[in-house]
Amino acid sequence: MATTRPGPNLSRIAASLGVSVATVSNALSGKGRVSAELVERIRATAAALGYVPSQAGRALRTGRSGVLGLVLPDISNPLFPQIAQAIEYSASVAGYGVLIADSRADVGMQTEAINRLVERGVDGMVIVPRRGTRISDAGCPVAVIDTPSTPGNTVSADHWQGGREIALHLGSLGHEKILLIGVSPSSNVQNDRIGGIKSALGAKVKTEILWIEKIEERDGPGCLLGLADKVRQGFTAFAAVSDLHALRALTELQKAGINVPDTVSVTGFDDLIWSSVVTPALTTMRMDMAAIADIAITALVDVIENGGPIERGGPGETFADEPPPGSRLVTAEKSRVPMQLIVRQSSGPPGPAKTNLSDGELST
Amino acid sequence: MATTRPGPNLSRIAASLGVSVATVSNALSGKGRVSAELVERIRATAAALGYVPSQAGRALRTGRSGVLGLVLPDISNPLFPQIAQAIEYSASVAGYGVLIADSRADVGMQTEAINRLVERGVDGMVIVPRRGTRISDAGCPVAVIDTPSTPGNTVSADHWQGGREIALHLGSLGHEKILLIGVSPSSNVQNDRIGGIKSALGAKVKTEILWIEKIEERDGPGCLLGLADKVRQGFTAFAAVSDLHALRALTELQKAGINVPDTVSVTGFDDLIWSSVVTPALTTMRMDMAAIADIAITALVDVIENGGPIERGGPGETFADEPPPGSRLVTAEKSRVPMQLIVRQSSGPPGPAKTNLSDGELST
DNA sequence: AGGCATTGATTAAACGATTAATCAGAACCT
DNA sequence: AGGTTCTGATTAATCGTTTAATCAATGCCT
Repeated sequence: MATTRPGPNLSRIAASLGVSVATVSNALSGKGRVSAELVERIRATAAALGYVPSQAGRALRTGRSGVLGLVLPDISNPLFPQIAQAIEYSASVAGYGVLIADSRADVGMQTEAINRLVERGVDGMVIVPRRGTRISDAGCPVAVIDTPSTPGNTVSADHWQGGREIALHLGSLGHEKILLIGVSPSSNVQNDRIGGIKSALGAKVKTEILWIEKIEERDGPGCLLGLADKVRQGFTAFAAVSDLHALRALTELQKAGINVPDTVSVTGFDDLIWSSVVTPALTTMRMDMAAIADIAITALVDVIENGGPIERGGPGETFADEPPPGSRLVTAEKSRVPMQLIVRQSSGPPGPAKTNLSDGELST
Repeated sequence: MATTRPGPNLSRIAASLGVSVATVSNALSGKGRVSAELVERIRATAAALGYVPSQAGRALRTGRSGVLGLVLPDISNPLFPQIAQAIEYSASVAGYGVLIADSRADVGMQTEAINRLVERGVDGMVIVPRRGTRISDAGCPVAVIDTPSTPGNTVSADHWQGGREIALHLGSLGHEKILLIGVSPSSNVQNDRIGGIKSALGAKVKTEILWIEKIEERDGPGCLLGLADKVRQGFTAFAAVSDLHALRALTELQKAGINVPDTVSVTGFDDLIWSSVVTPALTTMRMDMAAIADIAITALVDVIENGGPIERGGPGETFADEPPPGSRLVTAEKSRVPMQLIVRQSSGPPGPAKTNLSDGELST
């Protein structure tokens, strides 16, 4: 049973060159004092032997694993691919790996998932909290991606501003009765988006909020939202807080024979995968996940490697009880990243017919 | 600079009880010979001190990191949440963590992503290959989730059977002219699904394949697929190889004023997140990702921990050059997992009107 | 009673990398 | 020439865990 890794280690390189392990280590890390010529020879043989440093050995000695955790309590969230991709990329640029943890939308398992990560020795973690939950002590530095209005948030998209932009867009098109579609008022993200929308609409614009959660409680999951009725009531625009619900609205309206965007407009949020391929393509707000991930990872890594932006007093400062990097909520300078309006085909000026949509509604 | 982890280690427990580290290790792992009473005391103090074993120390000694890699070359794939969730769950049940790697749909970066995982010391990896790529030597045990018809596949959904079931469903509804919608013939998964569909249709049923890739080459990404024309040509059903394309077809048809399912039917694959909430809800084939993940992880872990199902000769067998666990393509006993038909509202008997769909097409 | 197996613990050696401390030799200065 | 500094390398300790080898003590058998 050969449990040892096959690859060569530092001592093999050292032996093959007749030098000490320490010298090899220094040469490869560029830290100690090694002659340029020897560095070159060591580099060469390391490459020739196919040397891969053992993370285990390094981690044991340095106390750092080089791995970050990514906690997504609601992994079925269709945003996940975007988030995971961006976080993984930023982390790998910073030299870190990403361990995923899922709590299957169960609030109780969130703590368990976090513990699993801690037991695996992550140096820090990025948490996208399930709506309404607060992050308890994790035992390592933590970056939170939620909303700017949530206390403890590290960085996130500026959902409020995103809401404003959508509202401005719909307002400028001339909509005066807009239905806002959300799932649950317990979500900070949704509240911010809706708040932003409301704040940017002129006084004469009427809005109403439809909470999907409430309707599904009555009619079951996947039920109709009764949007045709809303059209009869004079609503000309449907602004959903996510492309998933925008899609739901779009198809429900289409099925009812209501033309989008000729008669009513539909907008979403997040520019999810399908938004650009449905007909009509969805007008939506896109988050700059790459920037968000970059800020989160940078701040997190800074805390891990430098202790973070703690009060840097003048020289002579006492480091008496500098808190160990256990459980610090990381903060970033720039905590809100603007969202970008993507105008596609699902939004346009309000249609003429507001009542009687029985026939001739379609324009091909 | 306190680089040491804060938590207590084995020696702290040992010291606090006046026993040796080895005894503590044995007690906690249940391997050596320790009296039941002492085991209990050690367990208790370990818990009291909040002991968390150091993965680094363990990994260094045992040569195993307890971490698996998950490579998804096309991370933007909307299936990702399902896959990641299932793999993470099975892995964590088996006592492993999951490190993600993304190659951003770039074929060249697939190797790089794999290397990153190997450098991080994963014990094995699960790869969902980008369509058409073969997995080169990875330097550790590898489980591949692709299609049963791909050489080297470890386990996957039975896409062919899935195709057959969809075909049987549409056939039994009475459809006789079906348009098959795929992206690219270079995908094994898509080919299997389409092959399955064709194989189960009666001789009198006509089919035609529409490759989205080809159309988009001409008209640009997100363009219309010209499905209204197809309806005029007499097609009454549209079977897409993924819910993403089914959705694209559905909305395009609806926008054109064609009623689904009254006039034509639309079916998809994979039961993606939106399938149950659009109107009409999509009829689709669901993969049993939990079972697939479980089989893949079980096989992978078996190879890692036991050397896998290699030829177990009688006793006296020489283990002269037993191959180290470097780069073994894992195989599983059960390599194809049946897909399940989910009948919703997007499929029904073919509508009466096959020509002239100018007016009165809608039935609310 | 003496020899032997069993139990319950300890000792000590790894695993692979990092790094502070040390050291030999060369160069430099007065 | 003698002392100091600098360079380029080595020595050795350390991180925390696992595990083979060892050992003392006890119980059992003939």
